[in-house]
Amino acid sequence: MINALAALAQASRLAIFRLLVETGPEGLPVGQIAETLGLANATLSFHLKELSNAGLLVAAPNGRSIIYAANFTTMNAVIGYLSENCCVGASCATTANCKPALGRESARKAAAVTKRKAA
Amino acid sequence: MINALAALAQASRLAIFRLLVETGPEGLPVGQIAETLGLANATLSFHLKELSNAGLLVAAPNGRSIIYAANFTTMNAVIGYLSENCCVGASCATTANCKPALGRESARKAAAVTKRKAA
DNA sequence: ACATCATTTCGATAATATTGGAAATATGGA
DNA sequence: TCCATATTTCCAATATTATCGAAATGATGT
Repeated sequence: MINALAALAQASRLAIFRLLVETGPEGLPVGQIAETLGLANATLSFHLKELSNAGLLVAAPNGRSIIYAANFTTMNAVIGYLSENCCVGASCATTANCKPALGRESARKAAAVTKRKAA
Repeated sequence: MINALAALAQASRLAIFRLLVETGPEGLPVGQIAETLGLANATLSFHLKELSNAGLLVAAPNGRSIIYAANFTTMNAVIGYLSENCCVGASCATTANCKPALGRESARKAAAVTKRKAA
Protein backbone atom coordinates (compact mmCIF):
# COMPACT_ATOMS: atom_id res chain seq x y z
CA MET A 1 0.00 0.00 0.00
CA ILE A 2 2.80 2.37 0.88
CA ASN A 3 4.34 1.42 -2.47
CA ALA A 4 1.31 2.79 -4.27
CA LEU A 5 1.45 6.02 -2.27
CA ALA A 6 5.16 6.39 -2.97
CA ALA A 7 4.56 5.70 -6.65
CA LEU A 8 2.08 8.56 -6.84
CA ALA A 9 4.14 10.91 -4.67
CA GLN A 10 6.47 11.96 -7.47
CA ALA A 11 5.74 14.61 -10.08
CA SER A 12 6.68 12.63 -13.18
CA ARG A 13 4.81 9.55 -12.07
CA LEU A 14 1.73 11.44 -10.98
CA ALA A 15 1.68 13.08 -14.41
CA ILE A 16 1.97 9.68 -16.08
CA PHE A 17 -0.81 8.25 -13.99
CA ARG A 18 -3.10 11.20 -14.50
CA LEU A 19 -2.54 11.04 -18.25
CA LEU A 20 -3.45 7.37 -18.28
CA VAL A 21 -6.49 7.94 -16.11
CA GLU A 22 -7.71 10.60 -18.52
CA THR A 23 -7.02 8.29 -21.41
CA GLY A 24 -9.10 5.53 -19.90
CA PRO A 25 -8.96 1.74 -20.15
CA GLU A 26 -7.64 1.69 -23.72
CA GLY A 27 -4.34 3.10 -22.43
CA LEU A 28 -1.40 4.56 -24.35
CA PRO A 29 1.84 3.20 -25.86
CA VAL A 30 5.09 4.20 -24.13
CA GLY A 31 6.22 6.39 -27.01
CA GLN A 32 3.09 8.48 -26.87
CA ILE A 33 3.43 8.98 -23.13
CA ALA A 34 7.05 10.02 -23.61
CA GLU A 35 6.10 12.50 -26.30
CA THR A 36 3.18 13.95 -24.38
CA LEU A 37 5.10 14.46 -21.16
CA GLY A 38 8.54 15.16 -22.64
CA LEU A 39 10.34 12.43 -20.74
CA ALA A 40 13.48 10.58 -21.83
CA ASN A 41 12.93 6.94 -22.73
CA ALA A 42 15.02 5.59 -19.89
CA THR A 43 13.35 7.88 -17.38
CA LEU A 44 9.87 6.96 -18.49
CA SER A 45 10.68 3.27 -18.49
CA PHE A 46 11.93 3.60 -14.92
CA HIS A 47 8.75 5.32 -13.75
CA LEU A 48 6.47 2.92 -15.61
CA LYS A 49 8.15 0.08 -13.79
CA GLU A 50 7.61 1.81 -10.45
CA LEU A 51 3.95 2.38 -11.15
CA SER A 52 3.52 -1.17 -12.44
CA ASN A 53 5.24 -2.67 -9.40
CA ALA A 54 2.84 -0.70 -7.24
CA GLY A 55 -0.02 -2.27 -9.19
CA LEU A 56 -1.21 1.08 -10.47
CA LEU A 57 -0.70 0.24 -14.14
CA VAL A 58 -1.32 -2.73 -16.36
CA ALA A 59 0.78 -3.38 -19.46
CA ALA A 60 -0.30 -5.10 -22.66
CA PRO A 61 2.03 -5.78 -25.60
CA ASN A 62 0.49 -4.65 -28.86
CA GLY A 63 2.50 -5.03 -32.02
CA ARG A 64 5.89 -3.51 -31.33
CA SER A 65 4.36 -1.20 -28.76
CA ILE A 66 3.42 -1.80 -25.16
CA ILE A 67 0.19 -0.27 -24.01
CA TYR A 68 -0.01 0.97 -20.45
CA ALA A 69 -3.32 1.69 -18.75
CA ALA A 70 -4.36 2.80 -15.27
CA ASN A 71 -5.46 0.08 -12.89
CA PHE A 72 -8.56 1.45 -11.21
CA THR A 73 -8.87 -1.44 -8.82
CA THR A 74 -5.61 -0.55 -7.11
CA MET A 75 -6.51 3.11 -7.07
CA ASN A 76 -9.74 2.25 -5.31
CA ALA A 77 -7.78 0.30 -2.74
CA VAL A 78 -5.48 3.26 -2.14
CA ILE A 79 -8.36 5.63 -1.59
CA GLY A 80 -10.07 3.08 0.59
CA TYR A 81 -6.97 2.70 2.71
CA LEU A 82 -6.54 6.42 3.18
CA SER A 83 -10.20 6.83 4.00
CA GLU A 84 -10.00 4.17 6.68
CA ASN A 85 -6.84 5.66 8.15
CA CYS A 86 -7.80 9.31 8.12
CA CYS A 87 -10.97 8.86 10.10
CA VAL A 88 -11.69 8.17 13.69
CA GLY A 89 -13.72 5.01 14.12
CA ALA A 90 -16.69 4.77 11.80
CA SER A 91 -17.24 8.49 11.49
CA CYS A 92 -16.00 8.59 7.91
CA ALA A 93 -18.63 8.20 5.23
CA THR A 94 -16.18 7.89 2.36
CA THR A 95 -17.13 5.45 -0.34
CA ALA A 96 -14.34 5.13 -2.87
CA ASN A 97 -15.63 3.91 -6.18
CA CYS A 98 -13.11 4.66 -8.87
CA LYS A 99 -13.89 3.04 -12.14
CA PRO A 100 -13.17 3.60 -15.80
CA ALA A 101 -15.85 4.98 -18.04
CA LEU A 102 -16.32 1.51 -19.51
CA GLY A 103 -17.00 -1.68 -17.58
CA ARG A 104 -14.59 -4.59 -17.53
CA GLU A 105 -16.22 -6.33 -20.50
CA SER A 106 -16.37 -3.22 -22.66
CA ALA A 107 -12.78 -2.41 -21.75
CA ARG A 108 -11.61 -5.81 -22.93
CA LYS A 109 -13.46 -5.36 -26.22
CA ALA A 110 -11.95 -1.91 -26.70
CA ALA A 111 -8.47 -3.32 -26.13
CA ALA A 112 -9.14 -6.04 -28.67
CA VAL A 113 -10.21 -3.46 -31.22
CA THR A 114 -7.05 -1.45 -30.62
CA LYS A 115 -5.00 -4.58 -31.13
CA ARG A 116 -6.78 -5.41 -34.37
CA LYS A 117 -6.27 -1.90 -35.73
CA ALA A 118 -2.53 -2.06 -35.03
CA ALA A 119 -2.14 -5.50 -36.56
CA MET B 1 -0.80 18.22 -2.97
CA ILE B 2 2.11 16.07 -3.99
CA ASN B 3 3.76 17.16 -0.74
CA ALA B 4 0.98 15.55 1.22
CA LEU B 5 1.24 12.35 -0.78
CA ALA B 6 5.01 12.28 -0.32
CA ALA B 7 4.60 12.94 3.39
CA LEU B 8 2.37 9.88 3.75
CA ALA B 9 4.46 7.69 1.47
CA GLN B 10 7.05 6.87 4.11
CA ALA B 11 6.70 4.18 6.75
CA SER B 12 7.69 6.25 9.79
CA ARG B 13 5.52 9.19 8.79
CA LEU B 14 2.53 7.04 7.93
CA ALA B 15 2.86 5.44 11.35
CA ILE B 16 2.99 8.88 12.98
CA PHE B 17 -0.03 10.07 11.10
CA ARG B 18 -2.05 6.93 11.78
CA LEU B 19 -1.23 7.19 15.46
CA LEU B 20 -2.44 10.79 15.53
CA VAL B 21 -5.56 9.93 13.59
CA GLU B 22 -6.39 7.22 16.10
CA THR B 23 -5.69 9.62 18.92
CA GLY B 24 -8.09 12.17 17.52
CA PRO B 25 -8.25 15.95 17.74
CA GLU B 26 -6.69 16.16 21.20
CA GLY B 27 -3.38 15.02 19.71
CA LEU B 28 -0.21 13.87 21.42
CA PRO B 29 2.99 15.51 22.68
CA VAL B 30 6.18 14.76 20.75
CA GLY B 31 7.69 12.71 23.56
CA GLN B 32 4.74 10.38 23.66
CA ILE B 33 4.86 9.84 19.91
CA ALA B 34 8.57 9.09 20.15
CA GLU B 35 8.02 6.60 22.93
CA THR B 36 5.09 4.89 21.24
CA LEU B 37 6.83 4.48 17.90
CA GLY B 38 10.40 4.07 19.15
CA LEU B 39 11.86 6.90 17.10
CA ALA B 40 14.88 9.00 17.99
CA ASN B 41 14.08 12.60 18.87
CA ALA B 42 15.87 14.08 15.89
CA THR B 43 14.26 11.61 13.51
CA LEU B 44 10.79 12.25 14.82
CA SER B 45 11.29 15.99 14.70
CA PHE B 46 12.32 15.69 11.06
CA HIS B 47 9.22 13.72 10.16
CA LEU B 48 6.90 15.96 12.14
CA LYS B 49 8.20 18.89 10.17
CA GLU B 50 7.58 17.09 6.90
CA LEU B 51 4.03 16.26 7.87
CA SER B 52 3.41 19.77 9.17
CA ASN B 53 4.78 21.37 6.00
CA ALA B 54 2.39 19.20 4.03
CA GLY B 55 -0.44 20.54 6.16
CA LEU B 56 -1.26 17.12 7.55
CA LEU B 57 -0.57 18.04 11.16
CA VAL B 58 -1.26 20.99 13.38
CA ALA B 59 0.98 21.86 16.31
CA ALA B 60 -0.04 23.54 19.54
CA PRO B 61 2.41 24.48 22.30
CA ASN B 62 1.20 23.27 25.63
CA GLY B 63 3.36 23.90 28.67
CA ARG B 64 6.83 22.67 27.75
CA SER B 65 5.34 20.15 25.32
CA ILE B 66 4.11 20.60 21.82
CA ILE B 67 0.94 18.79 20.91
CA TYR B 68 0.61 17.46 17.39
CA ALA B 69 -2.75 16.46 15.95
CA ALA B 70 -3.92 15.21 12.56
CA ASN B 71 -5.42 17.81 10.24
CA PHE B 72 -8.50 16.18 8.81
CA THR B 73 -9.22 19.00 6.42
CA THR B 74 -6.03 18.36 4.50
CA MET B 75 -6.62 14.64 4.53
CA ASN B 76 -10.02 15.24 3.01
CA ALA B 77 -8.40 17.30 0.31
CA VAL B 78 -5.92 14.54 -0.45
CA ILE B 79 -8.62 11.94 -0.79
CA GLY B 80 -10.68 14.34 -2.85
CA TYR B 81 -7.77 14.98 -5.16
CA LEU B 82 -7.06 11.30 -5.67
CA SER B 83 -10.71 10.60 -6.25
CA GLU B 84 -10.92 13.23 -8.92
CA ASN B 85 -7.77 11.99 -10.61
CA CYS B 86 -8.43 8.28 -10.51
CA CYS B 87 -11.77 8.45 -12.23
CA VAL B 88 -12.81 9.11 -15.77
CA GLY B 89 -15.17 12.05 -16.03
CA ALA B 90 -18.03 11.97 -13.56
CA SER B 91 -18.13 8.21 -13.23
CA CYS B 92 -16.67 8.27 -9.74
CA ALA B 93 -19.12 8.39 -6.87
CA THR B 94 -16.50 9.01 -4.22
CA THR B 95 -17.46 11.33 -1.42
CA ALA B 96 -14.54 11.93 0.89
CA ASN B 97 -15.67 13.01 4.29
CA CYS B 98 -12.92 12.51 6.81
CA LYS B 99 -13.63 14.04 10.14
CA PRO B 100 -12.61 13.50 13.71
CA ALA B 101 -14.97 11.86 16.15
CA LEU B 102 -15.62 15.26 17.73
CA GLY B 103 -16.81 18.35 15.92
CA ARG B 104 -14.75 21.51 15.71
CA GLU B 105 -16.34 23.01 18.80
CA SER B 106 -15.95 19.93 20.97
CA ALA B 107 -12.40 19.52 19.77
CA ARG B 108 -11.52 23.03 20.85
CA LYS B 109 -13.01 22.38 24.26
CA ALA B 110 -11.05 19.14 24.59
CA ALA B 111 -7.84 20.93 23.73
CA ALA B 112 -8.61 23.58 26.30
CA VAL B 113 -9.14 20.92 28.93
CA THR B 114 -5.80 19.30 28.08
CA LYS B 115 -4.13 22.66 28.40
CA ARG B 116 -5.71 23.33 31.73
CA LYS B 117 -4.65 19.92 33.06
CA ALA B 118 -1.04 20.52 32.07
CA ALA B 119 -0.93 24.00 33.50
C1' DA C 1 19.36 33.30 37.83
C1' DC C 2 19.42 28.31 37.82
C1' DA C 3 18.24 23.59 37.05
C1' DT C 4 15.22 20.77 34.45
C1' DC C 5 12.58 18.89 30.96
C1' DA C 6 10.88 18.85 25.92
C1' DT C 7 11.89 19.73 21.45
C1' DT C 8 14.51 21.37 17.60
C1' DT C 9 18.73 22.29 15.02
C1' DC C 10 23.35 20.99 13.55
C1' DG C 11 26.39 18.00 11.26
C1' DA C 12 27.62 13.83 9.39
C1' DT C 13 26.60 9.43 7.21
C1' DA C 14 24.34 5.94 4.71
C1' DA C 15 20.76 4.73 1.77
C1' DT C 16 17.63 5.55 -1.97
C1' DA C 17 15.71 8.00 -5.96
C1' DT C 18 15.81 10.48 -10.29
C1' DT C 19 17.71 11.32 -14.55
C1' DG C 20 19.37 10.31 -19.29
C1' DG C 21 22.95 8.71 -22.95
C1' DA C 22 24.22 4.64 -25.07
C1' DA C 23 23.83 -0.14 -25.89
C1' DA C 24 20.94 -4.21 -25.86
C1' DT C 25 16.61 -6.57 -26.74
C1' DA C 26 12.37 -7.65 -29.06
C1' DT C 27 8.91 -7.19 -32.61
C1' DG C 28 7.09 -6.76 -37.31
C1' DG C 29 7.70 -6.21 -42.09
C1' DA C 30 10.52 -6.14 -46.77
C1' DT D 1 18.04 -12.24 -43.18
C1' DC D 2 18.14 -7.39 -42.71
C1' DC D 3 16.20 -3.00 -41.50
C1' DA D 4 13.39 0.07 -38.90
C1' DT D 5 10.81 0.88 -34.79
C1' DA D 6 9.63 0.54 -29.73
C1' DT D 7 11.02 -0.33 -25.35
C1' DT D 8 14.03 -1.78 -21.82
C1' DT D 9 18.48 -2.42 -19.50
C1' DC D 10 23.05 -0.82 -18.26
C1' DC D 11 25.82 2.55 -16.34
C1' DA D 12 27.08 6.65 -14.14
C1' DA D 13 26.16 11.20 -12.21
C1' DT D 14 23.51 13.90 -9.24
C1' DA D 15 20.08 14.94 -5.90
C1' DT D 16 17.19 13.88 -2.22
C1' DT D 17 15.88 11.39 1.97
C1' DA D 18 16.27 9.09 6.42
C1' DT D 19 18.70 8.49 10.42
C1' DC D 20 20.65 9.75 14.93
C1' DG D 21 24.22 11.61 18.52
C1' DA D 22 25.26 15.81 20.40
C1' DA D 23 24.65 20.57 21.10
C1' DA D 24 21.46 24.43 21.16
C1' DT D 25 16.98 26.48 22.11
C1' DG D 26 12.95 27.42 24.71
C1' DA D 27 9.74 27.10 28.44
C1' DT D 28 8.71 26.06 33.59
C1' DG D 29 9.08 26.16 38.29
C1' DT D 30 12.10 27.33 42.33
